[in-house]
Amino acid sequence: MTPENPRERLLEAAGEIFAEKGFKGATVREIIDRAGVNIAAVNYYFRDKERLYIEAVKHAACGEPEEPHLSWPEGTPPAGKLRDIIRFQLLKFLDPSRPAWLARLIMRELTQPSDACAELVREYIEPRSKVLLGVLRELLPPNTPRRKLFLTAFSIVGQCHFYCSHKPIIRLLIGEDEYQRLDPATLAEHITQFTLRALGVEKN
Amino acid sequence: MTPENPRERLLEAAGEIFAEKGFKGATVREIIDRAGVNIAAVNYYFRDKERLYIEAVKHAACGEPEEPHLSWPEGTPPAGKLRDIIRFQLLKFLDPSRPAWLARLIMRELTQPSDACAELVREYIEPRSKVLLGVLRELLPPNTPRRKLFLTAFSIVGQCHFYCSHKPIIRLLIGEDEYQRLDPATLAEHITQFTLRALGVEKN
DNA sequence: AATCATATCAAACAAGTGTTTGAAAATCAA
DNA sequence: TTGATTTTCAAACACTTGTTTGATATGATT
Repeated sequence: MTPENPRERLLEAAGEIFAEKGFKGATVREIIDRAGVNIAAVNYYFRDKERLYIEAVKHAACGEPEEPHLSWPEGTPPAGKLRDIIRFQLLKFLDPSRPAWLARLIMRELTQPSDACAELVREYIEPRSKVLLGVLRELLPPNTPRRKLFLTAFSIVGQCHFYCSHKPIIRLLIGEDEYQRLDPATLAEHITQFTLRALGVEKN
Repeated sequence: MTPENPRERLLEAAGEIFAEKGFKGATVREIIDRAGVNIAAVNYYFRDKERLYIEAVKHAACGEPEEPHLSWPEGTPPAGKLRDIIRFQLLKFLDPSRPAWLARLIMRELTQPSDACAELVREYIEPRSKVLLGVLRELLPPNTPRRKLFLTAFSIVGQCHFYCSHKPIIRLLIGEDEYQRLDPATLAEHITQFTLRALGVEKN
């Protein structure tokens, strides 16, 4: 299960702990403890704590499952593409079968960027952003101004990310029981319908 | 401008620095330096760093301007109330005339809650949540299930909070120039129209 | 003026931090 | 095997952290 390679063991452990406690809150001793390696390995495989953090973020982003919808079949209705995008985003945040710290680490970097952010945006955010904007161009009337496209995209992504970034508050507000009943599929359907109606696109 | 009271000076300085760097990232020496007080004042007026943090968060929440729409005139159309709520939320996050660290500190507490969170939810979030849910009850058909009300509220608040929590990413994505042109009024109008159409409420 | 509680201060403390060291062990190539 | 290179390790280092101390100043009360 856990990799033998001490470098990768460090990346995994660092990802978990950085996600949980942030850069300052995490200590290298706790990380090397979980990874089961000597403390000097941090400076051997990475230069210092900061480099370890950056590499851990990139490792987490790479470890993300590939989008299954970078290429839809020709003729796929754009509303269906939008549904796929929304569903996939929510799955990343809420799928209980995948480690929660992956999404958490990336979300942390999005809300309080460090030096790792520039790379993350270029390699991770930009491409996904382009896909969404392309679908919106199909859904909205031609010649829709660039600004309008972005505002719409933010409305969609804002709805999705809310369930990750504000997870603890949601728990407190609706109660633990109700929270457990929030499955990704239901949420995706709600957000999709909400958005399609907002865009004036009839159900498909 | 700045209060004479060392206790309040500490609260202000702590709020700014905690908002910027988080609990672990902020050091008491930097805080007392900005406040211009002796380091022992932290333990004199508050017990320790953690208490200072909690009090700073509460102080920031109290310093928030009172909602001007806790009571609308009788007969106000619910769509107008919704517009007021959305506009006010965005103003809190984006109004350049008010210190940015207030919203930032609260947002930080919402996305990575500490011990200060429970109180914040009770005194700050819950009441505003109830107002929004009440308006949604007016807008949506009677007997709309509780869960549907919450999901709708999350869709609205998610859109608004996105501009605060993901501010740095938005800057990177659309460019600094375009970001400067995102004024709160325009955003509020976009989100309001988006939401009203999603709810199937005709313009008013 | 004398007394007392309150407030401020510089200095030090103990614990924890990231980082480095230099030697030992393991691995590989000749 | 021999020698060279890579990897691992315990120990220590230099520094920052939050916190406490004990003395001094301030201000009100008797």
